[in-house]
Amino acid sequence: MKGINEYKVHDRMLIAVDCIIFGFDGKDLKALLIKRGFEPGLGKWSLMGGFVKTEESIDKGASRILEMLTGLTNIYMEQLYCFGDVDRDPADRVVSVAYFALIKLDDYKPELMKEHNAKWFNIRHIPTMVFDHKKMILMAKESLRQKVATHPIGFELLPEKFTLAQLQNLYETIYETTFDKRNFLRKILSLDILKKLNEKEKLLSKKGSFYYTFDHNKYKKLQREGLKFI
Amino acid sequence: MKGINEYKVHDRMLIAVDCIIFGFDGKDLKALLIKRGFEPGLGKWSLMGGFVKTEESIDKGASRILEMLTGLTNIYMEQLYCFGDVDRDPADRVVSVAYFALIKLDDYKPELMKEHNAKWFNIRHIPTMVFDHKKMILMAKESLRQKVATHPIGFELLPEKFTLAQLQNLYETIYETTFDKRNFLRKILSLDILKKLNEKEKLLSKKGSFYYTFDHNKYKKLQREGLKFI
DNA sequence: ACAAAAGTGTTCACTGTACACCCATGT
DNA sequence: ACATGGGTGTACAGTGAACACTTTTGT
Repeated sequence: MKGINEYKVHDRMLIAVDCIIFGFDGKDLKALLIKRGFEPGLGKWSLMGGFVKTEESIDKGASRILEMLTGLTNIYMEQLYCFGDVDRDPADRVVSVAYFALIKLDDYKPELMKEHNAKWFNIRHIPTMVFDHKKMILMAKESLRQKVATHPIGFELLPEKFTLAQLQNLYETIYETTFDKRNFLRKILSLDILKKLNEKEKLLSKKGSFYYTFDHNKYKKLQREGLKFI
Repeated sequence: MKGINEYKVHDRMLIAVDCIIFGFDGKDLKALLIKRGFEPGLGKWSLMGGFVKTEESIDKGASRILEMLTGLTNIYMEQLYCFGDVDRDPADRVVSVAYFALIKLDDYKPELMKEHNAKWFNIRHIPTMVFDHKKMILMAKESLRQKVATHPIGFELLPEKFTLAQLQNLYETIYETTFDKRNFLRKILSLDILKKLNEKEKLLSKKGSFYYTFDHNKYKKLQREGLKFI
């Protein structure tokens, strides 16, 4: 029978993490891409990524890389898929575990954008990308749709205070469709996770629209249990 | 700017594949486990697994390992999740990509069962397992539920010809619930993927119940598009 | 004749969807 | 006064869920 040294004869590979970072500017769903600064693929658009270290878990690696590149911690992040084709990176055998993250777009500072050659791209107009990164983005987009239909994670993309119109806009953008205002409102309110604030946003209309925020406790409960959202 | 040698300084790890193999015996949903033949974890129950080679994709590795251990090819198989905790395998840093597979239980031969020290376990009574394999099984079970609700993959677990009672049994087992016979039938038939055969299974009842099979074309279409099944 | 599983329809509640007008306010 | 986006209710159709009796046939 094989012993512990059995492990020694097997191949070792590089493990990378690539992050699909979604943001929402009130109108469009966007992904944060960087211009790759080294070969292979120098100068091409790329997801933010990096290699996992032996002494850290992949989840931890993903958080580290996200923080390193965005300065953000405590971000909603979820493993998407493990991409393991042999030639996905021409330079070496690299297995990449893709994660998608949802951030409040305003949290990402212009300084960091410059420093990393980063740019927000409308999710509907993603440029040519290095390796299989475009495939990752498409899969992430689909996965986001699925997840958002059953879990109240959409709020991760919105500022703390938001109007109902912004919320509806977000969902319409994610699903590339439109919803009836009244039906959408009824559905959202029936979840009982929104709190109406005594404060109005007055930029877009004369009348002003109330800000809402969400109830963290109920929100977490729903996040665990799932629901039928859309 | 970093060059291609940038890759060289990063850590390399072992990549394993572990397979959660589901089967259905007409009454219970089962998982195929093996008794581990080497350290670490010698003698403990384990998923079927193995290491991925540099010259094969992870998907290919999963197929290879499944075939090696079961003799089966052309199996429905899907990537579940990538498990990357540092200490999940005490012997070395091993990243494991878990896949779940659905097989027709009768296809798995008794000879192979012996050869690999394999045994079918009721999914509701999984024994203590090596490493994080139990977590994998639980996740796979949940994932199967999700998938089966929106894709017609349940048939992968049934023989070519099956009765409506068997089909309903399968779904009841997966969801650990019961369905009303008439409502279930109506739903299934409305999908329009079943073909009624002119043949009865006569073992369970005097009257006998018709065998059904499924329409491969419509089935594939639904598999791609998804549906609301349960 | 009877036991045992197969097969078959209808009713009701609920959920989702379609749809249009008044309100508040800044200019 | 009017233009702009904000806010609100109702009616109808479709879907999902509950529910029980007849049929077939081997023993």
